[in-house]
Amino acid sequence: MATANVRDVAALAGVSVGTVSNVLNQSKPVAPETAKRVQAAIDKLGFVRNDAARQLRVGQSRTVGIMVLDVSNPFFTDIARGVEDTLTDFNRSLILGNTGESAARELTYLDLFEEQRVAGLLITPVGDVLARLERLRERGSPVVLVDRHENARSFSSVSVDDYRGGQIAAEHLLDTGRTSLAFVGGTRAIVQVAQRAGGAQDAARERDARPVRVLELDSMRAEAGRLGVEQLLALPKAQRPDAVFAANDLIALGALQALTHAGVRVPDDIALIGYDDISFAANAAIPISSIRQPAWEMGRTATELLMAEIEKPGTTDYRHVVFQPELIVRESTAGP
Amino acid sequence: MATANVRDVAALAGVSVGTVSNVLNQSKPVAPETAKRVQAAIDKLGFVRNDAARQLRVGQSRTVGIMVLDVSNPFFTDIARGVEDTLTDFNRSLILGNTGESAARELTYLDLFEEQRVAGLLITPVGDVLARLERLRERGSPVVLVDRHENARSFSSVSVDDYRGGQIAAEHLLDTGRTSLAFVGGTRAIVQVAQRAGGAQDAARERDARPVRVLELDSMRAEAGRLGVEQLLALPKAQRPDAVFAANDLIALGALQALTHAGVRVPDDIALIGYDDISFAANAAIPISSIRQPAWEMGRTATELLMAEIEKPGTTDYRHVVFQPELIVRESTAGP
DNA sequence: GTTCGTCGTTATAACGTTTCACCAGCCTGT
DNA sequence: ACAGGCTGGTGAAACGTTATAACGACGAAC
Repeated sequence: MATANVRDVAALAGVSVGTVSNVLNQSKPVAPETAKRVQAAIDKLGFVRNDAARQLRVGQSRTVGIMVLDVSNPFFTDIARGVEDTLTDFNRSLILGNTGESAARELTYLDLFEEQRVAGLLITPVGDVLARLERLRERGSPVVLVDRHENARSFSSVSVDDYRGGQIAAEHLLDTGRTSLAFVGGTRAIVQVAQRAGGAQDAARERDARPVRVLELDSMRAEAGRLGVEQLLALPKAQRPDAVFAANDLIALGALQALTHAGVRVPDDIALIGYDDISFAANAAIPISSIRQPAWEMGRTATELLMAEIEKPGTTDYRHVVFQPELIVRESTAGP
Repeated sequence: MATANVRDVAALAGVSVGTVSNVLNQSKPVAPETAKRVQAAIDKLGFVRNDAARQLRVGQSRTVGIMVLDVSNPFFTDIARGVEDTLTDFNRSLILGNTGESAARELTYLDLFEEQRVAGLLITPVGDVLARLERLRERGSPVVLVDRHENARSFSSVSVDDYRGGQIAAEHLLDTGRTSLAFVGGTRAIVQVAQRAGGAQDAARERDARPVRVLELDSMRAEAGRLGVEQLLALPKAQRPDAVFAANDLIALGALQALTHAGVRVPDDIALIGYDDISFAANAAIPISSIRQPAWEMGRTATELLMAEIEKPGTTDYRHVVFQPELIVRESTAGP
């Protein structure tokens, strides 16, 4: 049973295909009486528009692509949810690609998105793909960068002030009476990590506190937190910090585990703060303080920037929205 | 700058469009010499196939749809990763929809997928959509059910033996010396929950242990765990259980938090076991024992079943793969 | 020396929409 | 009465691909 097409609908309703299309897209006014007839025919035949044909004609898809670094990190899925929610407001849909931090996968997805002529693309680039993104834009798919703005003034972007986030975290720890801070995070090669660490270090310096000890690890996942804490606990007592600032919440969770395992009390012996404010931080055995990044709102704003470019192509007025991080205080940083 | 199409490529390479298509799809042999010329033209023009046109002609898309219940639950994203990984082996791509347990969203996505003529669909249905799925299949998009097999013998499916999972959990708790079990979970209306609870109850009965106290809550998230534990701790001491079996790991995490907050030691005073074995269970302050569901493998198998139907349409030989759950022992259920 | 196959290639017909230029009425104001 | 403007509708062209029937050239087989 070949599925019904507009022609069948038109025939049954006794109108032309053009009219059916007008009913479908409300592109031109159509008499309520005929509209009703057409609708009846559609229902009767179970007609469903063939999107490929539509797309071919129109030259562009109604779906937007998003490429995230790691779907198993709730921070990114929260962003994606913001995007998805916003997109449904615009009556468009989302196709999600997970790069898993792999430049190869990223290229594969770019190929796919280009073949699909996606209406637009949201991306946190991992490889060196700026040229590729320019091409995509030239061909009618605008691009907005998420959480990466360095050297990319030629694209709109949303990001968070990571330096400020680092400051806030360190200030909070110092405010609550801690004196010796450690930063546990992934490699400084990641801009975000470097910024957060830098903010914390400067804050400590400004308060004439002891310098922040920075532990660089090569992962942004829980094991990094475990490893980091083990290193800290191996230090001579005098050098042991009384507060740990984790580069993200996954690391903080790992840190909490290692501390608990070692019998170190949180927050009594050591305070702990994370970054991102994922739900698992709030739901940890000891609720973990965190620097909240407005993930959902970032997704929404990125989508709005993108839609603006989609609906008014050719603009070169690229906007860069920088969100401010927010301190969320929980039990893990209660005063000593 | 209109993007190049096959005609442009053909012109530049001095061949016909048919030949270009053959080069693109290797559908017919083409002389290596000409193939090289065509490839050169493609590269020079930066030609990228328009997938909409291809799809229109061929009648079917190269992408597969998946609808998951809750992207913020790692169990489902793990399944999705299994699907994605497998699909790239088949050189196809994935479009992911998040229903968030909402029947309305589910319908929206079904419309979308139908318009897109997706090659196939993986779904954990939330609403009553079996008829809709039949129609999708009739129109050329096979459907495989994930983690839902009840009353749906007319679709292939993958699922896990939840009853057995419940048994295993309860037996493990009893084996390690616990005598009074409580089950904390979402509503029994969810088949999985009812099965897991049933398995646990039967296991206790078989061992002549005290009957399992079942706490039904209306959520499958962390707050349910907190609430459940609060209810348990409010009981007179004699009735207080010495082991908690949570319907999933999110609930277990909430439970661990409530227990910690109340100063109840895990596992010394109360043992705790979850379900799904998400990474956050392993990374909790007290590593939480869990019943592992092979999420990635489920995704892979579901995809393979789907691909089989896609590549050989018209078969009515529906298969039902049932995975066995596996006990993962961690600190939270060490003997008292 | 004709016939038959095979290989590589070509031209052309779909696929199902949307858009666009046109048209038939019909009302309205002068 | 007639130009002009709405309103609701028509029909055909175009979007870029793949599939298919047909074809020329060249050997092999008889």
